[in-house]
Amino acid sequence: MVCLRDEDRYRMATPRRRFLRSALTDLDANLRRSGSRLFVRLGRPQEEIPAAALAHRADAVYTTGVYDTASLESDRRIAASLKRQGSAWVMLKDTVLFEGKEILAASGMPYRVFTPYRNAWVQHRADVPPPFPAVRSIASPSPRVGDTTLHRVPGFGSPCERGGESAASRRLKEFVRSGLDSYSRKRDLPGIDGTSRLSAHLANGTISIRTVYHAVREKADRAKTEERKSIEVFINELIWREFYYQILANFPFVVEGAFREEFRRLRWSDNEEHFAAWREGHTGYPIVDAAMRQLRIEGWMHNRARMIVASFLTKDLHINWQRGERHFFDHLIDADIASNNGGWQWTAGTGTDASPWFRIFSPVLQGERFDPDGAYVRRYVPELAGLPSSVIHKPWVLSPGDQRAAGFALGVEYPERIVLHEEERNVTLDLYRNRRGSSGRRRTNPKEVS
DNA sequence: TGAAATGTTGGGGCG
DNA sequence: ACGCCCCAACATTTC
Repeated sequence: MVCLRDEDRYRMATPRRRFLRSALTDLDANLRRSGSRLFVRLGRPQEEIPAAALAHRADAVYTTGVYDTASLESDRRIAASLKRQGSAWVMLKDTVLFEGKEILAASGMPYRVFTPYRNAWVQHRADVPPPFPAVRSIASPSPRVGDTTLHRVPGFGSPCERGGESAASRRLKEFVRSGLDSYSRKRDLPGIDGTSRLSAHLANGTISIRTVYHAVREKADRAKTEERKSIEVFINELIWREFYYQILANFPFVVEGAFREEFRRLRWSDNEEHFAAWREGHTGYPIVDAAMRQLRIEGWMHNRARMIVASFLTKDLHINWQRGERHFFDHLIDADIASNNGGWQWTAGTGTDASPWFRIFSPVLQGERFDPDGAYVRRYVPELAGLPSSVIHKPWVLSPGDQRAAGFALGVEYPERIVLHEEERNVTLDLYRNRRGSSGRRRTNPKEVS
């Protein structure tokens, strides 16, 4: 049984809808192999799930943990209704390996900084719970009033082959077999397929974090030092995920705004042309445009690219990071409240780090460092494919003659830069420095005083 | 898991 | 041989 809300379904961008649909299609197929099938209900979970449980006389409803306020409230209502009806509500810990209150500082307070959290997390390594056992048998109920089937649900688009539990298992096997060893070397290069590509499966519930963790750990035990390093780096990324879930659980207000109070009143730009150029991938900065086009086309973006475009939106266009967070959430097939919010706050400098608001990525340097041969740009910005690697991240340095020779013209096939990074960088420094507004106390340089 | 500005060092060219 | 300058390379500070 799956319950779908129209508001979610229609807000999702096409790749995300298709990924979800293929996950459900695969689930239906797997159920049918066991003589059962998937039923769908359309509406609000608070009403539909108790109604379905009643109609099917369910002994219990199983779910996995949620940690944002809205979902917690929804689950609380469902659990109350089920209790009245005499059904059990069973929450399985499968969204994370450790929940918010399981790893705390010696003071009893939750961690707010990643590194101490990671150190504590590693101390708990032996207590990571094992994967859940497979379901042994499954009932084959007949439909009740309100039940429908997947193919009768409109607005889903066609399925894509990447989604689903079967694809997730294959992907994990393949990654552990051939991708994991080189993960630390390749994971930061967006032009290379060097990441696990498991995030969408984790976010859509088509693979368990427990399964991923233990598959990877198991390989570490028999790996050479070089490979073990790679596995450590991968597990570190899983711990980032755990960290942001822990932040969400303990500080649920982060979904409403900045973690740090002093950054809640920043004055952001409302330049809609800039926001549209960012969304469509027409900013004139090749690495930014490549990334935003990848998101549109695939519903996925390489993590390094996510940091670059997030820095560009907030630090070069001065647009509220929450608008970017929303855009990502609607488009990403791996949309995940905790990681998405944590990542945006990290880049915007409003999050848990000490004071990184001056962390401003240069789109040119990031491109040259992490896409040195321009493969990523060439793939998603084909109008620049003819440029030599030395200038592909800064096409504006080419003279009009050289542009013609490379088969494009700035301002015609590919846009001029919508802003100048060097200038906007200084604007951002001022914006964040004066974050308390004109009423705030100006900080004086001690050297100037003495 | 920045980047730029500023400071320091050390080697080579040269008078 | 020596000091001076230049500057690349590296380190530190600042935003």
